[in-house]
Amino acid sequence: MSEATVSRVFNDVGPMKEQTRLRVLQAAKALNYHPNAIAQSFARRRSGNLGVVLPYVPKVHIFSTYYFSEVLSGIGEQVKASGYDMLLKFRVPGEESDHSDIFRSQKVDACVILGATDTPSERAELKKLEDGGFPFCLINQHMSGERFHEVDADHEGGSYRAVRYLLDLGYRDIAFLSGSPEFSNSGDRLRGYMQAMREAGLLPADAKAPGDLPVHLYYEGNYSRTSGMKTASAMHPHLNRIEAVFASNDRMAIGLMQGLREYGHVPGRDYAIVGYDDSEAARVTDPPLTSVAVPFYEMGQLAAERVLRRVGGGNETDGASESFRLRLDTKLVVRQSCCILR
Amino acid sequence: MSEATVSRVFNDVGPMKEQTRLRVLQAAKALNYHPNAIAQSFARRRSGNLGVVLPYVPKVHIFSTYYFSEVLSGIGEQVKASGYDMLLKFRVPGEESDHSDIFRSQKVDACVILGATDTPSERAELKKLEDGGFPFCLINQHMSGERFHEVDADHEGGSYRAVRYLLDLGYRDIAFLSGSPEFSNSGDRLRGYMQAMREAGLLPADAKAPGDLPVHLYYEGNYSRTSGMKTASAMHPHLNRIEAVFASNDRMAIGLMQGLREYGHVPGRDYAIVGYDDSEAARVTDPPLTSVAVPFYEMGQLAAERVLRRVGGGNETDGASESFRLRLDTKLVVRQSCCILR
DNA sequence: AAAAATAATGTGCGCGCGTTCATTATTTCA
DNA sequence: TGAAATAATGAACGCGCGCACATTATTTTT
Repeated sequence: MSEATVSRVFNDVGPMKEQTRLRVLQAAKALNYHPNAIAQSFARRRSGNLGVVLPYVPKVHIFSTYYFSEVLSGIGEQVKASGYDMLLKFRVPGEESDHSDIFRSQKVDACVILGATDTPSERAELKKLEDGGFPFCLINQHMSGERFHEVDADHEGGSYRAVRYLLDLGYRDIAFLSGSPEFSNSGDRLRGYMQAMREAGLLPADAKAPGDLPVHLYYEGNYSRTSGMKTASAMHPHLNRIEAVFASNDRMAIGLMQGLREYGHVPGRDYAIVGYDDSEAARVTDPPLTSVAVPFYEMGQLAAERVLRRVGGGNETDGASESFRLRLDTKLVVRQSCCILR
Repeated sequence: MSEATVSRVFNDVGPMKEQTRLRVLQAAKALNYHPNAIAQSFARRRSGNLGVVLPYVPKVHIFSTYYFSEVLSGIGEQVKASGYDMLLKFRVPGEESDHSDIFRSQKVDACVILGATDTPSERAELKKLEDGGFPFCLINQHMSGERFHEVDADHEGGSYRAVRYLLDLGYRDIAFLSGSPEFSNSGDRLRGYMQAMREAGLLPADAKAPGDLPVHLYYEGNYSRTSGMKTASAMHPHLNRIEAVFASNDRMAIGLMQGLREYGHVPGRDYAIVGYDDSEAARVTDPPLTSVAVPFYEMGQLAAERVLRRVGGGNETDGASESFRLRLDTKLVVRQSCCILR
């Protein structure tokens, strides 16, 4: 019984006498032998880990945001199914080049990048990764002009439908609360909003930048509840000219509702509001928040699946034919935050 | 320039001519050399990973629960600070013995176990881990009789104070909605509840098991919102004899409120309710939910810190003197779900 | 200036596995 | 029954690093 035989038994390769197989297994149990995963990784030159790069989010506990937690759940599910482990990499504020490291150090075979931002340095980083042939996938972020693997959702369409919904309800003065502009999907939402407003004749046909909007209709937060709450004071003086608000996520919508309530403005009575994400919180606010549902969980699954598929074969012809960008549908979930009776 | 010198430069060990150091660094850059983390792990026989064992939770996306997401955030923070990486291990329904594997396979140097349950097989597993000298720490679960490292919170005290708060408000008929009994902290909450009720003379002095409670005061869910909602129908017939409810977590409290609302019972008007966890959701319900705050984030940090400290030296005398169980304080956060005016 | 002490670098081995190739046992076919 | 084909196993090497020890440069001391 040589060590090669043992290796073959545990990896189930090559022809093998059943009797030998059993003898090895039995001896392994008797000796309490367990293959050393590190040595395996070393010999195979493959770690068996999927890396997940998490952005640095100041103040907030990152797992506690609906978006990240759902995406991670989806990734986790897929990783489990593929027999991989999931290695979390927390980005630290200063460093830029940290994702290259986890690849070069071979600690992961592939990786999913969350919360990437469209800055020149990050684009450059990602390009280096691509040139190095490292399989990675962005979630919820599009880098225009690149052919990075990306899984995102149709935020433009989702926003368009949300605003159309408000318009169809008869509202005209609809304000938009944007999130941080460094994420491509913030721009998507803005575009959806503006298209709907243009189509309704509420904006000039050539309006496309935030600057083209009347100031009382455009607000900017950073996706945190606090930023939504702060927006209340900026919005307050204009409230007589605002009938409805479309907020770029539920957290900001909730913060805004809380903030405006302090000025005596009650959502669903004094103004209509639509959120985005369809998080759990949207179900329990007062009134329950109409919101745009995004299949974050599925996005995580898909991203993990697609990126892990590229690990094994790494077949180049296959990779080239495969579409590099997936965009999932969003859906408006109507609740009671918009039903002002007039 | 031998390879040993390179190793010394990258590990910053031994005396070293500054000039050589720079030459090595420069050459490394020129050759685009990066140390291979797997080979390092292999040679050092240390992975640099902290394992986190996640329970299998059917149906629910695990990261989306406040408890897990906060604990994970805390662990993540500490792991980052210690220069470790975080390896997530999802438990699969069938297998029992999976945590031993991640240790034996050497993929992690230490590990934090979430959602452990007090079953004979799991106790046995954990004992094996301890015998093997693997550093691990349980969070929010106490195994009585063992000296496992544990970080939990004073759920008994928290529950006691919550119920006392209701009693002080004048409520007498206070129902208890328990979570899954296989977690020690479910029992903790029950004990806190019963002690408060006994002290108020509302239960016999020898009442200690759920069976000793009047049936209309005891309900059992599984910490999910759905289970809270289902409880509503069981509670409904007894509502005339229930003034207040203490629920074992916010999710169940919220589900219960939603369920009871369908019977026309409005929380904060027709009955008082206190939740547990002080999750984000408690802030946005109608009415905002009074709840018991638990420092989950800090618990995660502490567990990671304590367990990683044991990796390096592994000093046995040190380990023996060190307390094996930490219990953090909880705090009642009063909101508006209990202010029935009479 | 030689000896001793110390600093700086090089040599060689082993960590535990997968893998290739050589070797031996077993079957098939003429 | 012997040769050829095939199945089953063993022997040896290398993955890339850390580390113990040997060796060589540089100081310090006498």
